[in-house]
Amino acid sequence: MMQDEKLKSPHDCEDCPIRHRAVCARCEAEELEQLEEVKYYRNFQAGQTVIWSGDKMDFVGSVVSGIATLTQTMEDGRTQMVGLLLPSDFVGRPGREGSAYDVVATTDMVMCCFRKKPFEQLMERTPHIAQRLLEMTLDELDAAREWMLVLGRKNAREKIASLLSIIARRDATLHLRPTEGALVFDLPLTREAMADYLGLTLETVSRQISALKRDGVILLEGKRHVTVPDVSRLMEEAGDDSDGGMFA
Amino acid sequence: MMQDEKLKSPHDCEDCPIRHRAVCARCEAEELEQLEEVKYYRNFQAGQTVIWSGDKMDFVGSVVSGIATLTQTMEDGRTQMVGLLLPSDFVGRPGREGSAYDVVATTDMVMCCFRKKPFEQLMERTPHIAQRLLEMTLDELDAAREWMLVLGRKNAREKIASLLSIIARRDATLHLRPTEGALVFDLPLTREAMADYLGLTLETVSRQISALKRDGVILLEGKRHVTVPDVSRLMEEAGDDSDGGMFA
DNA sequence: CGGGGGGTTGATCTCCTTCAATCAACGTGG
DNA sequence: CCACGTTGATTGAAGGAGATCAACCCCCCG
Repeated sequence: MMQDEKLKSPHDCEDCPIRHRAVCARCEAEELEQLEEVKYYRNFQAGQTVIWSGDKMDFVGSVVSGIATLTQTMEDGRTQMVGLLLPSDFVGRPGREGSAYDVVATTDMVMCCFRKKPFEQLMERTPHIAQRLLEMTLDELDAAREWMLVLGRKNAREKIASLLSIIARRDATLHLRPTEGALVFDLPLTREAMADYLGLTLETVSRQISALKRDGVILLEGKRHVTVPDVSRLMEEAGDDSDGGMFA
Repeated sequence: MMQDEKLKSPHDCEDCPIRHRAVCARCEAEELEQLEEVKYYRNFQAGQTVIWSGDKMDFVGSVVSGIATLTQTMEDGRTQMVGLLLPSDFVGRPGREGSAYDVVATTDMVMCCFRKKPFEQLMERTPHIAQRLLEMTLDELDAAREWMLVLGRKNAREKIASLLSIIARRDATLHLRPTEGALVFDLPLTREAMADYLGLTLETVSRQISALKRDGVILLEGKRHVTVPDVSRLMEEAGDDSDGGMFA
């Protein structure tokens, strides 16, 4: 918890770690300057809620580092995670007042925020932002649909394997490591959060992780540190094409 | 086999039934003219496949009338519907070669197609198209996420009620009828297609529909014609907020 | 030391799948 | 016109995957 409470001194966009992937990826120097005028950084601690469902949002922004979740809740308390926000992902919806979901930081997190109104105006003037946002939204839509297949048609073991393989691959691309052979990463989610993502109970998640460990598909050190000796084996367990033809 | 006739231009855009909701909704007269130059109509019969997953797409377009489905398939044959395309919905993804899903017409259907390359170029020049497409994509993303909650956390009865309420509401808005009190509509899907949408088997779908009928939540004439005497009752059964606060 | 959050494991129950029989509507050819 | 096959739908019986309820462990921290 004892983190530097001061906001990280604002980066220059120039050497921002997500410069080439975020909503500003296509902006020219001059457009960046306009963005910088309405931009500010916010830090969140692990577990902290960024926005409550239904709340009015006065900003949008990008995840710079750390991880957040998008969650939907029914009146009786059942919850379903509908999105996992990793660095460079966009938060918020231009053209709508309130948030439709709870946004929660699951690790310490830094966000690059833009005041909403000016950002929306900026979007109308600079097509580069709108174009990039469209591209990112289409990618998110694809991801959501891929997840619909997981939720609707995969069994518990396949669901766990699917989640692990997604995290492993995104982690690998983030650190610019090859996505073949062995992979090592830390789970950014508790068992309960995984259950919320997969439409399972945390007990089932725990059992299936144990089973995958027992069968040698994964190795565990502690509860969170995962080694995948053979990625294609994991993909098979996920029910996906083993030759990993992800040409996204 | 089937002749998919390319019709010239049955409609003028002016009196197109989806003029105010489709991707062209915000276009000025002059922009419409440019669109008309790359546009053509295609008819599909019920059951006909519009595009196969992985196929190269040389067009994008809008559903003018009829209904289509987006479906994903695993190697072992399990399928999950990931989208329901109603009139005014957009088909295809600018900036990507192939289709990620099977697109199938479930009723006779008319599409307003645009040749993909010129459409993409047009998009760069006319922000009105890109803006509208962004808006529609964000709506679809919301719908996909709502569906993730259905797939992940609702039981069979709630799933059926959710599907019926979605179809009922979209049908009502399409015909500009009030979405309160009683609603009457025809199911555009077979029991099997509903099962594919809901992540269930067709037997479970059949049983739950019978149960909802037995309990007076819906009335059936034949297999397809549905009357919902009390929409808020249906919403309750779906596990949704009964006061239907859909302020979308 | 106690307490609490996160995790694992066991026993039981239940909702949905699976397998299978039956039915109604429809078209087709003898 | 009727036997036949086909397609979509309903219903029943049996079995299983995952939920539920509950005990217990581990580790960190005040």
